Amino acid sequence: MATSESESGDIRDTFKDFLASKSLRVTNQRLAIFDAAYGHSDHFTAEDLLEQAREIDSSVSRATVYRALPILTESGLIREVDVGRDYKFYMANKNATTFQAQVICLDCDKIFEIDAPFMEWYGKTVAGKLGLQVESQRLQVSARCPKDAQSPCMLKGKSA
Amino acid sequence: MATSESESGDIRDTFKDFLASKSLRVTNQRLAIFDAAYGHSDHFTAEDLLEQAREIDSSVSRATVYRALPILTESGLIREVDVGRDYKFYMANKNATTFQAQVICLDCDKIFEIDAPFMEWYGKTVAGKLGLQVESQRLQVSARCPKDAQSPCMLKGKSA
DNA sequence: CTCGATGCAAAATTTTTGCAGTCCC
DNA sequence: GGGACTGCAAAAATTTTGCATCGAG
Repeated sequence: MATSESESGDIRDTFKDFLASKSLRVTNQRLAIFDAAYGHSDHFTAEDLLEQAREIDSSVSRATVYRALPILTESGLIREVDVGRDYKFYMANKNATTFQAQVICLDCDKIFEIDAPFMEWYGKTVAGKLGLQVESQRLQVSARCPKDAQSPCMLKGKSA
Repeated sequence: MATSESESGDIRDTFKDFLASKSLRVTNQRLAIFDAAYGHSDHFTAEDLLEQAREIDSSVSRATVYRALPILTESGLIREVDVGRDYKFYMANKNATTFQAQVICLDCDKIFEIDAPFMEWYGKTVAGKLGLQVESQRLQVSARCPKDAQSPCMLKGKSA
């Protein structure tokens, strides 16, 4: 149904395989939600996802989106990004190789993902000292555009 | 009303001074909420705070707690700790000198604050590279107790 | 055919807000 | 005494859940 089947076809198969491996059923709604998630190149909310999934399959309900999100997260195909707002953000895990930190601009209200590969090392170091096993890490920097700058938030996917 | 007036009396005055400086009124409810916050040595939720504040002044309402929390946070006397659960945690800022990271144990469901002074340097460095002004930072590590350890979560206020 | 999955709507949960009365300054 | 503050309860807003029905395997 999508414009280009081949673009994300193999990743879609990965999702199907994951569902099969967990004895979960491959339904049209789950595929629509998956396609909607991978149609986004940025962060999105559960409500965003519902809206986009409904454009693919109008029968998708809010409950199904909320029930699909943990599955997609557990599969590693999407990532949960909680920056402390009322609602959570999600994003497709298209090229997730290194640890990502979030820079949240309080002026632009946007969230930028930046590579922070050193965090991997840091997490292991701290974990080793405390005798704990790291499960996950979050590094978030809230910042403001310089008021005198001509173009706010000129940062993109830069690495730190 | 408290057991030891002298223990936190001076900090209480700091709170009163802050209220005065902002042209906010010093009410019994606000003082009760403040005392309740500083009676805790650990993290607490808004609901916890309401309960404890009511033991000091039974007239304190939930709405007033929620209205006081931003004031206390802005004053720097308490700190907001959002670890991605439904509700937020807070804690009295008794000895806040360096940056604090949170280690959340997924087994014990507890939150530990550890000093992470290097983060201050890191934040400034990244901010400088991107031309942004850092407002605040969050570093959170989710971890698990080693299953074969005899006593889980033996970490305390250790420094990293 | 069987049981997991879905949609709908109501519930749950945390936080916010409108309003009339209260009390600090 | 005036206006900020408060309590109460209803409202908001996001996420969860119960139940009858639907459909994947």
